Amino acid sequence: MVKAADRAKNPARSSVWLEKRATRGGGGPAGLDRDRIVAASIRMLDEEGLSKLSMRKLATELGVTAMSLYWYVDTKDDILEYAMDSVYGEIDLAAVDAAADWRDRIRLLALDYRRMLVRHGWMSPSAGQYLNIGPNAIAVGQKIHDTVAETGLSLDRRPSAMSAVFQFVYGYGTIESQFGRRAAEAGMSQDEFYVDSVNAFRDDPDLTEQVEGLKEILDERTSHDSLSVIWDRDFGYALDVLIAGIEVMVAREAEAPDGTRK
Amino acid sequence: MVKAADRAKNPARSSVWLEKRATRGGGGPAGLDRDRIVAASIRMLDEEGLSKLSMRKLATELGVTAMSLYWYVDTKDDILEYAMDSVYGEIDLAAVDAAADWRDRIRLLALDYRRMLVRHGWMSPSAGQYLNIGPNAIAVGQKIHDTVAETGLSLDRRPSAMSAVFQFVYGYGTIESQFGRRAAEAGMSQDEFYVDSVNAFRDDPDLTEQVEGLKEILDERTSHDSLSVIWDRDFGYALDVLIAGIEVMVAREAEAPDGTRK
DNA sequence: AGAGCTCTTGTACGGTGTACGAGACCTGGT
DNA sequence: ACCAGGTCTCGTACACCGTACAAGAGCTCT
Repeated sequence: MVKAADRAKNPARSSVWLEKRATRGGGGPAGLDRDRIVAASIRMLDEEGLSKLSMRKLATELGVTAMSLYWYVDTKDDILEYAMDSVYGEIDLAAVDAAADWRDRIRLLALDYRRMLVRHGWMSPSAGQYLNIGPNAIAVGQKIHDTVAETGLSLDRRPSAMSAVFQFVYGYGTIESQFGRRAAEAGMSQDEFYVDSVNAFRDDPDLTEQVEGLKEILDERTSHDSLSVIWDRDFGYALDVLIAGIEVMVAREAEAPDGTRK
Repeated sequence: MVKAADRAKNPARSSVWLEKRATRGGGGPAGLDRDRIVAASIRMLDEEGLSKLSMRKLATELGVTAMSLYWYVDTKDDILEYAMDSVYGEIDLAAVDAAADWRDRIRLLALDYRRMLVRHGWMSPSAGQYLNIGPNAIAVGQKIHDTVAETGLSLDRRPSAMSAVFQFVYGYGTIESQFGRRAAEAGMSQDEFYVDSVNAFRDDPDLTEQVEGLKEILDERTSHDSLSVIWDRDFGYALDVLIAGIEVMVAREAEAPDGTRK
């Protein structure tokens, strides 16, 4: 077991997944174990949000004192890393295998990834902060990697294609989920919250002056469909763009193979 | 002026930019003003990172007590919002206007945006959390919007094209900057840190077993070029994919205009 | 001189993560 | 039966955080 203070001294090894550690078993008086701790954290994170999770509250939820948790875990960050990897397990890799070709596979992966980010609003901020090399996260990465390989793109182009697609999904899911979180905090539906925000904008002379023209677009967008429809549609369109782009790059490589490419 | 407790009661209005507030002037004994506070925060954030910035430390840096800051600002979050918008100002919009066509404009905007995220590692986590509707952020948004309009893409496709490009940049910049931050914390160069991480991977039998094949790719990638070259190249390739994708969508719309599109 | 505004400070409250040491419980060896 | 040693839980304490509140300092205007 590694104390938090020691962990900080060697940040290169600062992921739970890079420490060889014994899983400490849960036969104790309180019936605690790491799985129960992680499951409870996920529940609380989903309900209350990242900033509201504290060791003391989590412990209370489990009928235990804060310091008991430290028997199973070195730091609070560890709990978050475990929780994140557990959530990565929600991505249905079997369904991806069943898809017809790489285009559908990318769409499925992207959609599932996005859903995961939106369902668990604390994931986006956390995912940017930790290494994400737990077993489930790696399985997802591997699947993404294999899928991109199927496109026929040359080896040195694959990482950028992966980036283009999945960093987009990360960014999109982040915005979408933060928007949902804000709406929820304000006690409104997303549509109400959107209208409210646009109005706040319109009431501010400095802002409306600067973005003249933008307001009409905002209005137009929600006049026909609800926000959730728009989120889905925009996401689908963006994936169209990305897939079309990959196809073009593959075709260009076929025309001018290896090195002869300008 | 709005107390933090009151602000929390109405989260829909929870951005500095949506409060009409007087800028309180800095003729006081300590020579403080909001610009000085924001500038100092940015300096400290760049040097020490988001988690290390506290009101007490910031105040000490300015030769003042923590509570003095609250004369100019309602909450710590306000400072972050101001700092973020100030940093958005680093994106050189004039240079974008000088570019030849929308392709170059997108490239320039994307590159500048990415550079900003990497230079200020605290931006990514913060940007996901606040509304980002300060004057500079809005000017950038407007420019992005205008640029996408130039592509000729139909109105309802534009938001998704904007998303595809700039959410990708956000995600990419986030990863790149977090990687840099971790390397710096470990006291290594990025290349050293990368080799070190890959080795940590290789030493872990569970991981290497699972991602068999991945290791070779990782090795191959850094055997020729340094990481910073790879970051640049992958980013450029990904933009190629995105721009090619947009071109395809524009062409498809030209073939099968309005509504006749399946 | 005194009123009033602008700005700064000291003190205090309720929270946080977690280090440390004392104890409770169970198990196996004698 | 006893006790040593591991496994697990807890109480206390420390340093730090954001910030509410009220008292005061300094300046300007009447």
